[in-house]
Amino acid sequence: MVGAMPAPTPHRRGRPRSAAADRAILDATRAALVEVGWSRLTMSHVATRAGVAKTTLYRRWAGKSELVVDAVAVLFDELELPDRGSLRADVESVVLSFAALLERPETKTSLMAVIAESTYDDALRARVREAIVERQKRLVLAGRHRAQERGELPRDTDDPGPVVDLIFDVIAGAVVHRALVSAERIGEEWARRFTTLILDGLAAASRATP
Amino acid sequence: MVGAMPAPTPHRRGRPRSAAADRAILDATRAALVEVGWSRLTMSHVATRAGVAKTTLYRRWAGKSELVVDAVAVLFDELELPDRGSLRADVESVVLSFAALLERPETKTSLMAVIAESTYDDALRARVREAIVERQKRLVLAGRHRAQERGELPRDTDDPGPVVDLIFDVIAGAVVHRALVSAERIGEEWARRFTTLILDGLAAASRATP
Amino acid sequence: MVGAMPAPTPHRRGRPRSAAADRAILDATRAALVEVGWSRLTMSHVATRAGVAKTTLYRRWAGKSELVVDAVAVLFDELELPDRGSLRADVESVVLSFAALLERPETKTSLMAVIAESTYDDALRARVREAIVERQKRLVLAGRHRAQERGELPRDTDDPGPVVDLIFDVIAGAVVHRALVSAERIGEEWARRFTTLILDGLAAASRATP
Amino acid sequence: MVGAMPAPTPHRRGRPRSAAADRAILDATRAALVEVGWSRLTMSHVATRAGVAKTTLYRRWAGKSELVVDAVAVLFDELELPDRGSLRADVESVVLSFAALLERPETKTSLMAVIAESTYDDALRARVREAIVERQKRLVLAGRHRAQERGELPRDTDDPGPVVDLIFDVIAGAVVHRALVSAERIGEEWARRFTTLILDGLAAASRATP
DNA sequence: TGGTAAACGAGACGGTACGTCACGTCTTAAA
DNA sequence: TTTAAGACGTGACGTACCGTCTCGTTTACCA
Repeated sequence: MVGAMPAPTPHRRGRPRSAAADRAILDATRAALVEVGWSRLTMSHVATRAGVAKTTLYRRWAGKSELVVDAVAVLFDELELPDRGSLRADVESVVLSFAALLERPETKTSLMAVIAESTYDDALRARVREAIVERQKRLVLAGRHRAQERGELPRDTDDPGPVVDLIFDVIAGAVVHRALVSAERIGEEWARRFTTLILDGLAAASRATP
Repeated sequence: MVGAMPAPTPHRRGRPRSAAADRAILDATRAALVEVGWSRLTMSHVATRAGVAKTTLYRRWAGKSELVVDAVAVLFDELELPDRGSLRADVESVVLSFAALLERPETKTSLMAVIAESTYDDALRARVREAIVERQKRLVLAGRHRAQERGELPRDTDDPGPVVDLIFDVIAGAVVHRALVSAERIGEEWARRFTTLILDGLAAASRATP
Repeated sequence: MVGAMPAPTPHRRGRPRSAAADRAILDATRAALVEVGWSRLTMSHVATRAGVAKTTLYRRWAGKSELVVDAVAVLFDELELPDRGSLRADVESVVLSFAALLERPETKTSLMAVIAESTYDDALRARVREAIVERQKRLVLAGRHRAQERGELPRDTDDPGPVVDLIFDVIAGAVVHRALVSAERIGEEWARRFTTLILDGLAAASRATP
Repeated sequence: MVGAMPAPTPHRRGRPRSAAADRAILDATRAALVEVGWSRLTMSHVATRAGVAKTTLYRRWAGKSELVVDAVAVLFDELELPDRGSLRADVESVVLSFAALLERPETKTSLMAVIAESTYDDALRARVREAIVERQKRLVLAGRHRAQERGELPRDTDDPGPVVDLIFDVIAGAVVHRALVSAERIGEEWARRFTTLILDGLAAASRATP
């Protein structure tokens, strides 16, 4: 962290950009998502609500998708993996907190939307991956590392990348699908049964390659 | 059973709706999705391409989302579960054909979009569930039944509903997430490792509750 | 008049046109003009109100303008010139009854409209002249003839056509302009002053060319 | 009287409206009226022709009627009453120039149309009166004043308002009726006979009330 | 008296224009 | 140079009528 100042204020001349405006805009974006949802959200709406001119929005973000990605990314960063004492408890915990996040109106309405947009927009896909998707793999990595410390999982013998990616897609995919596609509540019962399924699968894999 | 004809041409008065128009519209919708993607797709565009008036579209569908749901639903109905001889082979097969479907431009660009819309539109959500989501559970049911016939899975002792739902969310979720969110190819290698994971999980569950 | 039967039922074969439908359509047109005015009047509206299909309208009239001309023409035919005993009284009477006709909502809203349409549509102009304008000259002719009988006006020495046309344009024009352009009520006071003006003008002309 | 400046650039904030756009729109409206007439004139057509967006039209005018009123009003303002030396010559002159105006395609096709619309639209009626009708009374007033200066007419003894209104309706009405309803040319012969009629009528009135 | 031909109601059809909305850019004056 | 304000060109929206067409049905006449 030493000396890692991200941008030493390049600021050449003229009036500097308002940091307060940035905050107001992102707050307004989340509030508007809650109220009207993704498809009825407009840039003008956000600007008015933030007390800011449309020009100010477009000076910072290329469009609605980019703005919303940034606005909801911070919510995903709030996900944590407190130590519950066992791998099973850790997984159940992260499943439930991820589900809770997806049930918030801001994320429910916008996550699928920006992913949909990103299928035809490479720059946006990169932004979504960097700001939202890729960062959540840290949770899988942390859980795995903690389980290895406890002896619940064997140490890595070869590259853990593929396994981490697989587990990530399975957990995130199942939770997203249940919450947004099947549109059913994710309760403790479901989390327990889901966790059992994948931990049993992982355990079998460990035995198979001792 | 006489007289149980499903729809004995209710057609009472006036000029009947053109079935050719229906077909032309759905074809044009899929073609337009391939060419311009969901977000640049417009009703006018579809109407022109189908050689049909805009009013004819709106007489049949309430909007772009509803139209696209119907247009892509038939693609999902083409998914099948041919008997590959074992549960493992059946699962790998359905994973790969589902992945292939999601990589088609028509579906890639629109599936997430209509699901996103459906989070704020109850009627649309119902339509998506009925036309797309719920119908694919038949694949899970068929695979399960066939495996039970082969003796690979125990006969149901209690209500199989929750298990089927879980397996469905896990398989569909993982494939969708890998294909559309992580945006990585789903090859035979991934399908094999994924299948191993969940079959091992299921096997362990079977042993636990004999 | 002998043998001048206009159309001895040409009717070759098939179902004859319904005379009741004609009446219902014209009644519905006038009623709709009263309620919604010319510009909001639609053919569908008239058809529905008359309990008739749109095809039945278009089989008889080419469009809204033609229909409305026929619908209001009969109102103009109701104008009469009862003998009030003097030319002055006759003129005042016709001015007031013409004004009353123009203040009815059916005519107020549609007369100017069909005339406006007719400026770019020769067939319509001919129809308007035949069905509405030209027929009202009979009032001028009748008043003039009666005044000559009474000795209030000299007998014609040369072609009365130009004078009749002039008087017709002056009377009809002034009343229409006051009623529809200036949009002011035409009361007895105005009728008296207007009548004085043109009768004095006519009287002077008579003296000048004895 | 200080500070009574009529409009001290109220312009407070934001980009000001383009005066060039206003001019282009009104010019395009008149040109389109000449080419396609009132009923085929569309807002899109005008916008395209003026090189302007439809929204820009609607930001300034509520609809086609309002736009056309403003577009043709300036043509009426071009009417003048040059001093021809006598009341008779002045009246003949204004009759002929008014007739010439009504024979221009822009006015012929649209004047009746906007008056027709105005019979069911109070705001439009007010606009027509203010922008077109009422302003032309200045011609009657000017002619009357000039005739009084010459001694051709007696000075006003009582309120001239009713007389001016009457003369205005008679002159404007007769010319409009001849030009647009009877649809006949207004030549010098007609103008002379018409002028004789009303001047004789006025002269008789003057003698009657010395 | 049974055929047949036109008129009928209903309503879907291909069009055209509507008036609105949101986009992303631009032009102002003020900070 | 950034800001708030708001006008601008663009283009899609969903609606309303237009006038035509295709149905199945009704009503007269004529053979």
